[in-house]
Amino acid sequence: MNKKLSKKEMIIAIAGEYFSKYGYDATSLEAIAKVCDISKPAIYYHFKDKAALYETVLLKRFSELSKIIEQNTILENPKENLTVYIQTFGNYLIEAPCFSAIFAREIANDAKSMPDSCVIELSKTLQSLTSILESGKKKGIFECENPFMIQMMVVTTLTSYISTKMLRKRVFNVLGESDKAIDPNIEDVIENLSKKIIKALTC
Amino acid sequence: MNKKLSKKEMIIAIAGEYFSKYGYDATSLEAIAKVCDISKPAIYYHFKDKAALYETVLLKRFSELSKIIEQNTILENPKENLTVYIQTFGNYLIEAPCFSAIFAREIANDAKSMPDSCVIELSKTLQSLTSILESGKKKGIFECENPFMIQMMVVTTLTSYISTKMLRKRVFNVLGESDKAIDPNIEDVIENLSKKIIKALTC
DNA sequence: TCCTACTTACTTATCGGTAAGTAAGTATAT
DNA sequence: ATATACTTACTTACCGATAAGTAAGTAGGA
Repeated sequence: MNKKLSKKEMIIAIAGEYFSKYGYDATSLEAIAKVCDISKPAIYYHFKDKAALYETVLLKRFSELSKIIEQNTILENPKENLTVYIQTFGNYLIEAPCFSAIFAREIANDAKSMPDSCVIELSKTLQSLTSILESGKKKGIFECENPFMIQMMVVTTLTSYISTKMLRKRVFNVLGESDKAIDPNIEDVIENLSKKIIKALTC
Repeated sequence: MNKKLSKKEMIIAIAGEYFSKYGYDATSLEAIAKVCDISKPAIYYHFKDKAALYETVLLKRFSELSKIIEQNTILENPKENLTVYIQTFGNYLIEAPCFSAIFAREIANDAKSMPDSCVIELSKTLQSLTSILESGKKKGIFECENPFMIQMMVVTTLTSYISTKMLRKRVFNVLGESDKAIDPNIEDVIENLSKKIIKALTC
């Protein structure tokens, strides 16, 4: 682990946290600068504008994600491959919870702030999923499907679950249930989800 | 259909469109006022502040939703009842697309802008779902489940699908596919989703 | 006349972004 | 070895725009 990030790397890291916590609009560059212990215009030295900083933060994650998904979904067995797809996606979201929240926001916002570069990377992951589903269909294992919908089921279920810790607490409070007893950790949710998706898709 | 809404009702309707399109932060009361052909302070005559307007918009929908779900999920057969739950939820989101987008944003935002009154109504819908699942479990039809996760699967898949028309277009563009051919309408997505959920949950 | 439903004109606060300047380091010519 | 020219990585001070919200005044109906 690097004990010393460059200022630029630090801006990217802190910006990720802010965009994740508050969303694009409600994130103030002044606030990011303050945490980085620099002035706001110093951000403009490294990045053209707010949108460019956002793109840098986001593209880094989307590129990593599409790359590891492509590298991992290489199994012959479609069911196993689909499990790997969901697990890989899920584990990446756990490792990068900031990304998960930003991703969830972007989907809710019809990706209006998402630059084309990121849409291209996202499309690659959908392409990987589509290949898996088609391979399974050819082998008579999976039913004919709309890959985008399956992608949505996987991605939004996971990002939402990761992002809604407080909401779950509030809901369980209203229902008078102990949240500890009923609230599983996210690793379990991923495993549960992948089993359900496989079951739902199998002929 | 009422051909004449009161000014207050008109503010609520237009505010719903703006909150849905731009989110809470990026919605300007000035813009809402302009469309309603009144001045901005006229909004303050009817509502304490922006948050109160938002709560009014949101609570109206959440109350309606929890009410019709409670009214409709009264079947004996757990499978049929779960289908009704998903269909009712989905149809309401179709009828109120503004609400769907706001809902999606709130989930992505961990419901940080959602007032307690709305969380209570949301909890009622979760309670309905929990009853259905438990009834199915007792009858040996459904497997043991985490209702919140199932709720998330249903709600986020639908709200996201409804909200991401442009994103789908961009993704299909990147992949070089004709979006018309592959993009089903939302009614079909609801039916498809409910079948899949049933299949995934059945023992 | 007085309440309802506003309008006009304003304040305060915050944002993204820019202009201009500067300390510290580096490459190069002499 | 050192003076010169230049770059890197910032800072201070500020601008224009826009937002939420408010104080005070007013038209019109009961």
